Formats: sequence, structure tokens, C-alpha cells
Amino acid sequence: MNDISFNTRDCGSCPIRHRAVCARCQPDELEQLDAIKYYRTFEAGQPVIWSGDPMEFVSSVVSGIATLSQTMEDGRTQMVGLLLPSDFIGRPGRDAAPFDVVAVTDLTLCCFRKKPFEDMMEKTPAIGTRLLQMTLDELDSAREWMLVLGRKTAREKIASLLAILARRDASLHKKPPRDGMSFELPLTREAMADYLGLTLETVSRQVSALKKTGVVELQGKRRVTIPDLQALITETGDDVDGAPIV
Amino acid sequence: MNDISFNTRDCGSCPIRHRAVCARCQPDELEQLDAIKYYRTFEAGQPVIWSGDPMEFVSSVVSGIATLSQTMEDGRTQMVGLLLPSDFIGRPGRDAAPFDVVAVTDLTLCCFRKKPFEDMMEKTPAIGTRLLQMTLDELDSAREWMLVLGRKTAREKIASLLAILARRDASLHKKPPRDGMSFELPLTREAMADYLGLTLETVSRQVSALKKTGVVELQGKRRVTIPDLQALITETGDDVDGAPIV
DNA sequence: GCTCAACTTTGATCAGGATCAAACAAGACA
DNA sequence: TGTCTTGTTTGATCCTGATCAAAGTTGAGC
Repeated sequence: MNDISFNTRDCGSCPIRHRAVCARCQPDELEQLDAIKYYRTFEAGQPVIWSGDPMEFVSSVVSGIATLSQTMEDGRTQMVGLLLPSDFIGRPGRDAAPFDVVAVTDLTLCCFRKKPFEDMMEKTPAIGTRLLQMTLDELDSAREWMLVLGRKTAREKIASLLAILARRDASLHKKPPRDGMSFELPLTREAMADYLGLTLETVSRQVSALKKTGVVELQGKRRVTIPDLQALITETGDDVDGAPIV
Repeated sequence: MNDISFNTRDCGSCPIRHRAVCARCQPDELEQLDAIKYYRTFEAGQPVIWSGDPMEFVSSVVSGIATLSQTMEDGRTQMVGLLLPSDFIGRPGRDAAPFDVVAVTDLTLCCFRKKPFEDMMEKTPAIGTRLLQMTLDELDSAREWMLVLGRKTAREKIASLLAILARRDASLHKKPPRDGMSFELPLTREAMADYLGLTLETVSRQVSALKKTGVVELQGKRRVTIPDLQALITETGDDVDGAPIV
């Protein structure tokens, strides 16, 4: 009862899902879960919710990728989060979404209506505790990203993004990252630029530059191979043993 | 019992303090509190804790100001948080501090030993709930700051910082911000630069520029008057009715 | 008062990344 | 097959903010 799992790293493809929860919950709680849980799917490019909209559910990513971003009146946009499978979306206790959420690939969310979810949180404090841990992790990641945005060069920014994507891709497949690993870039050059506070041209140039130096290899425009992880990490400018930015 | 307050906005100068808690807690909880609570003071400039250090307490700011920051090997530093009175420091459930914490003015913290605090959280779920809310707020602030770091011009960055400081100074004195308000700049130009991802020279120039345009007035180098709040907000580049960044 | 240190301002120059512009690549579809 | 669309690369030029350098300001301590 005190280690209910919220995400796929712990319990399967859907956080708080029927099976994962029922293994540890009372039958009556299980009933309630069925009543308040549902799936939603979005096509690549579709908005999930706009900043300021009332948000009647909390959810987590089952499959696909979504971004969290803000846009200024003149169109400048900054991505503030990348939501991969097992990530949580939503704010128990809040009514309005603070940022835009957009599906960048086809996306499936496992949603819980907010009010019943909050009731469940109240009855099962372990959920709140787990949510606090996840939120603290996200906060640390956000703060680490502030260093990237505020102080790193374009080249270091690209290397940092690739390092994160490599790390998360590895953890998604439950393998440690290793030399020679390769993964699909889920983001367009423009989306990468929005994440890094750059223009898409600069992203393109710096990716090419890293390729020319042999730090990364490209198969087509979207598949990346990292021949030497250490070399990539050196390019990020971080400490060798630096804290992984999720 | 379900709205225990953590900070001065709600209950006085010390979050979770004796008086604030005892008004709503059982006597036996109170006993325990006395045993696990203590104050620490730091002089301006002193470090509170370094990134990676084991952290045996959680705490919150009673008076003074501290910064949360990261430094790269070559000395580039990025401030990732500004801790004002009532802000919480620490991570229940974590052992190592993720960032450097430094007192920028004389500082008093109200500390709780971590283990007993975690026990208390377990016995009193309202504390965890409150902590989750506070952490969600911090996460939103961090993400809003990412827009500042990633997409704003130097001038907009300075305006954004001044707007935040004005807002927080007002809320500290429990007044709404108003035209003509003035407040003390708690940060050196260098610290402002570290917060904004700029150099101190650029900060100095842009502050002067805002002064020349009449957006702010300066009494000495550290006291700022905002004759027209709306004008300042316009300079930030944010929506007029934009979500306040803390 | 003077001296010293810490902080701030101002100036001159440089460079990294933005901007503007055009060509290229690859898939979707008729 | 050709056309269209979307995404990417590459080139030329510009500009914001960094860098290097020096002078100005303020307050503490004597």
C-alpha cells in the first residue's frame, strides 16, 4: 500500500493502471479506478491543452511524446518540458493549465478525472508522496535546464540535448546507455531550437558541426548514433560525473 | 488539521513554527516539534550548503535572502532560484543537496532534522499536500524563468527580474504592488547577471537604459522605484495579464 | 580627513548566434 | 512521373551581448 507505482519504470505501460494498482489496492478502490480512468489519443501535432484552459483531468503519458511550452505575444516560444512515456501531466489542486501541451508524435494518455483523483490522493497518502517525489525530480530537471539555457554555448546546448535524449531513450528500453547506441530524434530542428533557446538554423549548423567532428553520426536526418558517450558528455561542458539531467 | 501552514504568508514569521503548528496540532506532535526544530543563522556571503553535500535538515527562510545556483567547471554560474522569507529549502526523501545554497544577505533559517520531519509528514498528510503545492508552484516558476533565459532580450530580462522583485517585495509586506512603490535590490549586478544569464556589464548598461527611459528610478545603486508598473510589465515582453512569475 | 576594497559604470572592440535568403531533400499524393 | 509540402542545410550579413579595459562611486576602517 505504500509503494504504489505511477509509471512504467515501475509497473508496465500505463501509470496507475488497473493492473499495477490493483496488485496493491483494496478491491473497493479498484472499482473506483475503473470509474474515473480513461484513455485519450492525439495525433502528431495536435494540441492537448492550451495554457490557461481549465484542466479537468490529470494524466500520464502511455506512449508517444508531448511538449510543454510557452509562447510570447510576438511568437517567440520556449519549450519548458519534454514529456516522455511515464511522465505525469497535471496539477492536483489546480484548475488551469499553466503551459501549452502539444503532441509531437502520436500520443496516448492515461487520464484520471481530477476530482476523483484528488479524493483518491486523500485516501491513499502514498500517491501524494509519490507525486511529490516526481515533482521534486521535475523541479531539479527544470533547474538543471536553466543552466543550459542561461550559460551554455550553442554547441554545448545541442550536446546536452542529445545526451538527455540518449539517456532517456536508454532508460525507456531499460538498458544503460552505451557507446554505439542509437536512437530516433523525436524533435524537428525547430522544436530542438525551441527547447534550447536557439534558432533552427543554428541547431542545424551545430548538429552538422558535431557530425563533422565525429561526436555523433547521423542515419538520415533523424536517427542519431553516439559512437563515444564520453566524448558527447565532454561536449556538454558538464562535469564528467555530473548529475544526469533526467 | 488539514490546512497546516508552512509559511509566513499564512501564519507569521516562521513556517511550521511552534505557534503556527500548535494552533492546529495535537499536543504530542507539539512535543516532538520542539525536539526537532532549531534555528540557524548565516552571514551575508556565507554558503549554506554545497551541491552534493549530504543534507541532514529541511528548512525554510525566516529572514534574509539566499540563492540557489550551479557552477560549471570553468566558472560559469547560473542562479536557479532566489529564496526569500517563507521559501522552503530541502528535499524530503533525498540525501544530497542538488544545488549550491548561499546567503546573499544575513540569513535565518528555521530547520527541522530530516528524519523526524519525514516521520511527521507521514503522520500528518496535510504537510505533504502543502509541500506538493509549494513544489508545484516552484516548478511553474522555474519553467516561467526558462522563457526569460531562453528567449528574452537583455532589456526584457532586467525588466522581468525587477517585476518579480517588486511583486515579491510587495507580497512580503502584504500589500498589492502599486505605482510609485520602491524596494531594495537585494542582489549585486553580478548576482543579477548570474540569475539572468548575462554579464554584469550588460546588467549595468540595461539598468541604466531603463532608468534613462524613465521606466525605473534609482535612489543610490540599490533602491529602485517603479513609477509606472504597467510600463515595467510592458518592458518584460509578457502578456499584460500574463501569469505572475511567483 | 585618507585609504582601501568592493561594487558599479562606461567605453571600445569582438564574436556568437540571429536574421534574411535561397537551395536542397524526401515523402505524400495526384 | 511531376508537383507540392514540410523539413533541412547552407550562405551572407547584421546585431546583441560578451569581452577587455579603465575609470568612477561608495562605504568601512583608521
